[in-house]
Amino acid sequence: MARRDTRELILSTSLALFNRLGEPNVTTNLIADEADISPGNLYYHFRHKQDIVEALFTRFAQGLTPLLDNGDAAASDAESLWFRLHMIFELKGEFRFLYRNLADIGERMPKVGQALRGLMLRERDSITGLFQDLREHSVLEATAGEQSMLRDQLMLTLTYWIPFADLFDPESFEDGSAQVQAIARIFQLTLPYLSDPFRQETEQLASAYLAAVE
Amino acid sequence: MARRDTRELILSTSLALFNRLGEPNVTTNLIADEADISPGNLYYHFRHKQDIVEALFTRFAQGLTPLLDNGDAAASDAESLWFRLHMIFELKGEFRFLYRNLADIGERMPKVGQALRGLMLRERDSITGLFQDLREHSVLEATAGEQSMLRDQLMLTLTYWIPFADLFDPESFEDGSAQVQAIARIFQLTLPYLSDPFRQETEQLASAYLAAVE
DNA sequence: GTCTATACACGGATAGAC
DNA sequence: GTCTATCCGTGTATAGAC
Repeated sequence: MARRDTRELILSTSLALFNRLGEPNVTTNLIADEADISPGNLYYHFRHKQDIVEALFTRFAQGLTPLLDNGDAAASDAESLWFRLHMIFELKGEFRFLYRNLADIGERMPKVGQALRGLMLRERDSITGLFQDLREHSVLEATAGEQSMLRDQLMLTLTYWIPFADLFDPESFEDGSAQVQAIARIFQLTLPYLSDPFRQETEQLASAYLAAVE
Repeated sequence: MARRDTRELILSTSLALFNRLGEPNVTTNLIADEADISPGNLYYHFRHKQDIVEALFTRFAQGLTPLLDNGDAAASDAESLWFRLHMIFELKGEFRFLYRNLADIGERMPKVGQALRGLMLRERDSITGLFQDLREHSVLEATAGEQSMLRDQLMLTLTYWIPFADLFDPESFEDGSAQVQAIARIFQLTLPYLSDPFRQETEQLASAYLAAVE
């Protein structure tokens, strides 16, 4: 098998196992076994187990970063915001092992930990910027206190909705219902602070999607 | 040293280390070392490392269970609700290692995992009951959809606020500021759905406590 | 590039003296 | 009850043949 193919095979096998069993519970032997290659071969492609995690993390980060860009007028369109959130949660579902063991992965691999915290801070900034944009368009009406509460709750949902859903219903990621619920929750959360033409559009969007998965 | 004393010493040492480093990163040798006893002695008191975790979990569960009881008219008093939430978060902060590795601890020790999920479901029920109570007292005005959104957000906060805060500011548990912030967020979250005499009481309570820690 | 065999380290756990 | 010494299993990682 060509070099890139095996490397790719190792990565995809690892990702699947990490997501299913949790990264700390997946041994290099298991990965090799599942990928139908020898442990030695695995270590030919990745000198350390951590290298596999880092490679996967890099992909995740590269996928997420552009999604954190608020763009220009994207803010004032509920549908496109929904779409962007959908991409974000899709990606996070795909790499959910990272969120299952945030603290421990971050501690064992300082590089990844720092990058992860960096990503989270950028998410935070993105939310702050979005709020400001929405306020300038008179779409959002919230005091500073309300905004920081909303921001925190959004961060909590963006970070932990996936492990939370995983805890009770690991299946819900395959059909995407966990992701949709997360987004609907986020939209519902902001409803009381939206002004009225936009508010109704958002409300309908949220209940339509929610109805589809329940 | 008397039997109970050493046992107690092991438990308190373990708890401190688990909270600081994460349970998976704490070896029995480290516990023994930190407690100034021999590994053999540790294993005289606890035949398995898991027994230590289970003993600690039992304490946590016994502390939490009574706090999930809504009582009678406790609902309609913001101050006493605040107090109860404070007890809950205090306890959760004390045993925060459990929440840092929810999934993995639950998987490695099925008993604990099941009990933990059971506790979470009881929390959920408690919230549902509280909402109903508040609605009957005309304090809460929320549709079914809004209630389930609020319930989910509350659960998310109750479960993950602590590991979230731990990620960025591990110090914030000693002075209790992380806990206070969590409660303030919960109160702020429900504000738009409270009717007016109660609403203002809640708002003032939240901003007063928030001001104290920021 | 891939394999088999194995070294090495570490953590959980036990044996047996005191 | 407590100690020291040690076993054993497991997981990461390497050596060297093909």
